[in-house]
Amino acid sequence: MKSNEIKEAALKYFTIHGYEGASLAQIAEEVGMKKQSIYAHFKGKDDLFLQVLRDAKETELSSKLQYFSKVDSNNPEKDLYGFLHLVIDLFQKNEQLKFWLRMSFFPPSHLEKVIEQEVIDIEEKMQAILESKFQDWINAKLIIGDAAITPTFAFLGIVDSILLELVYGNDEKRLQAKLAASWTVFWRGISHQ
Amino acid sequence: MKSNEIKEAALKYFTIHGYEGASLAQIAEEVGMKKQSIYAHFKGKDDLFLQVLRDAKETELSSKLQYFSKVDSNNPEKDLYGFLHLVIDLFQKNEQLKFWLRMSFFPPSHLEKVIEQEVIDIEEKMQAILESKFQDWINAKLIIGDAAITPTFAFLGIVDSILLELVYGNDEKRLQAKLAASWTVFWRGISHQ
DNA sequence: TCGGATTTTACGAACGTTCGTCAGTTATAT
DNA sequence: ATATAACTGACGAACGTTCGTAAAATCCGA
Repeated sequence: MKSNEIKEAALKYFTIHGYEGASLAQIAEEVGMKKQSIYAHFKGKDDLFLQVLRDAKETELSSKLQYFSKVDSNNPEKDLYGFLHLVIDLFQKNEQLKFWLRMSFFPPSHLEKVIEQEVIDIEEKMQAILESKFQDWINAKLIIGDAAITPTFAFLGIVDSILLELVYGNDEKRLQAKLAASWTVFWRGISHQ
Repeated sequence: MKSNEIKEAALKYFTIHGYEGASLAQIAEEVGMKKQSIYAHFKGKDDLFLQVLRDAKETELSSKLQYFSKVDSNNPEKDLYGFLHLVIDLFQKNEQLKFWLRMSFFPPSHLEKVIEQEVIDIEEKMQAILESKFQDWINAKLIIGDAAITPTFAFLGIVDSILLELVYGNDEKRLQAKLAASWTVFWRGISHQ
């Protein structure tokens, strides 16, 4: 399907150059066609962009949800640390998460509202599932008896910081070091000693 | 000075729309002039951008260095938590940090190398000063006896996650909650209990 | 299975606009 | 009078988009 090739190329250039910096001519050339031909598959630049955005959102959301659904979870240390590695894997093996990250934080301003809605949607779902997991672990006395929201937010913060390191992404050593450090301190901060 | 007005407007639009999305016409209009007049003050778009970038870098670096220089530091809890608030203040009361953040992570690609150099410069300086502070606190047994790099990276991670929350920035309540949560867990993770 | 009709895809040409930039000229201020 | 600053005008290039058209693929009744 040619539409998918176009979306792949679009994903690549939107990620590298942002919405305004990516041109349809560039995207079309990557697929081996002229920019006018894109209009046989998409209504315009916005339409192409939003389709790429929704694909990326779905990939991210389903990957994360799937991880937590197949984890049977009497081992928070393994589950949480594994999740961090999942995020790193997702980021490194497919462009979509990087694209998603860039657009969540610096959306093209004329699409700000639409994008914000999608971002909030993912965010709430992830927060809800994490909070419920933490509540279970707290009840089982596997971690410290905070309000569940505390480890949830702290953990989401670590995910964010890892993502930023990935975006910045020139130094695998540094990434591993930051991950190890954040995890060490975090785990010590929520577990019984 | 008109140059400064131009830089202020440029900062604003570069921050909102990115390098490619911000136009000289827009910037000039904000100052009440025609875009050609900008060339009486700057060599071109790149020159304007780089001057704004270096101003932003200097503001950020000097603010942070100044904070740690005037802290006499036998109270890591106060110093570190205060630093997080400094970052939040800096971010909220002046555009430069938001601009800096956007450009560190998603630079215009033809200026990627130049910008990366500036980013690394700041990063190394902050890491060095933090690491030395943490070493002092470890030696004074005010915090756990990790390798100093561990709390350093963990703390830098918290700074990053707070910055992301600020960029996303629609919800002051949520920001405060994330800050409180990250701080609680972090402090418990590096202090003796 | 065939052949004509219909839809899908790609293209050249061109549209109007905006982009950053440069040259030459006028106004302002020292 | 000299220098600085802002202007008008124009440049080539790129932008997203539209149109008409030609090829390619798909469909469908005979």
